[in-house]
Amino acid sequence: MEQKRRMTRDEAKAQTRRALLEAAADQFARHGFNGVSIDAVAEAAGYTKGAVYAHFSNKDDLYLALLDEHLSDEAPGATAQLESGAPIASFADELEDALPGQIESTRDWGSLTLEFILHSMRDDTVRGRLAERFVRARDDYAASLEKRYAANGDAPPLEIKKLATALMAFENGLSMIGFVCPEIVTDGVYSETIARLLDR
Amino acid sequence: MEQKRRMTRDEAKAQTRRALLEAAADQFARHGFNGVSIDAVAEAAGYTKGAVYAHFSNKDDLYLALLDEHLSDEAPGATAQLESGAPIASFADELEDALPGQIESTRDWGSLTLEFILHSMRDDTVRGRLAERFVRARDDYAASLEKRYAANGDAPPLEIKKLATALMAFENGLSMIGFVCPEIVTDGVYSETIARLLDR
DNA sequence: GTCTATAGAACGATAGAC
DNA sequence: GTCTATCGTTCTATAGAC
Repeated sequence: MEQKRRMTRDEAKAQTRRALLEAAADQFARHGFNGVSIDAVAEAAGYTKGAVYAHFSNKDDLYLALLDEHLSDEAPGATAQLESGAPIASFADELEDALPGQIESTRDWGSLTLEFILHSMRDDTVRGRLAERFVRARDDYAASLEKRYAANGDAPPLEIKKLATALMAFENGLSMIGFVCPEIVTDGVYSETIARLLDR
Repeated sequence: MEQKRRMTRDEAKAQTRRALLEAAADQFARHGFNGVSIDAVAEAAGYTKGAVYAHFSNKDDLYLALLDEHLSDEAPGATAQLESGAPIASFADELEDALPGQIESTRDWGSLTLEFILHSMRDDTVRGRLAERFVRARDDYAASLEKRYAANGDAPPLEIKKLATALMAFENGLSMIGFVCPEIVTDGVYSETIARLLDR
């Protein structure tokens, strides 16, 4: 039988990073950004504070790493939908059609997002780093939209980056409203608005 | 000279309430909802806790009273704009054209709003009370829109309440994005999107 | 004299320091 | 793990309007 090889340093490092990210995702979802200490994340992952600070420069950095993963996990899905010609979802994924379980998970992520936005508004350094992600998300979104319009052979109704910004605003705003007051987010608000914004 | 008359009970009561609300608005804007104690509000108004609890049943109630004022101060403006046929603004007032000072004040209100939404998500009683305000704001918005379409003699492109919800979502989402990342909220995003949503 | 707005003490919960 | 500080809320006493 193949000898169980020791992990290389890089493998071990990557595995630790992964464990820390997963623990952080879980802890943040459970208790929010402010409700979690670095110690709690480290302990949940089976490490200590030292491990966290070896991989991330601070708590903000840890959250931003999660956001980066979230954005890149999600972009392919949105792009696929776009290329199929269906309405797009972004970080407020499929509000309408989501199953309760999915709603709960986007709810956790959504409230974490809100909390971090609030946090960023009180610290310019963090706000700048978050703003970079917003710009990138907007540009990715715009690129996907552009592909779709090109494929369909028609022109976007607004300048493509404005359209992407508007969609992000609407989606985020609608999910925020939905958290507080689901009863006004009735069937079709999402899809009909998106359709109206996107279709020629 | 007219003898300085003692205030009647009702006058004094109304004045106290007003002073408390103004102090609360100021303190909340400065330090956020969680950053302010009832004592601090009372002291800033020149009273003590007892006065606060004589007028408001608790801290949430104090914030909700401010929100109610904010919503009713703003509704007439939005309605007037609607009736003039111009694009509408709501609590994300005139993102495009606002002077820096105005931006700063909506920024304070925006972060307070975000904080209270987050707060409400952890307490169903509060969330319900906030949800009532959302429904009322949506309904007021819908009524204004309906008036405008009736006056112009044309039909809304979506069911009127869906349209109102979509506009609220977009406006709030855009102001949120603008707080973090003003550079992607370029000139015209607001007005062109609103126009596209509203116009036949 | 009665009623009530307000002051201020008291209480229970929670978070942070050490 | 204990101690302390702080905060939201409740309770009671009182001064002044009616």
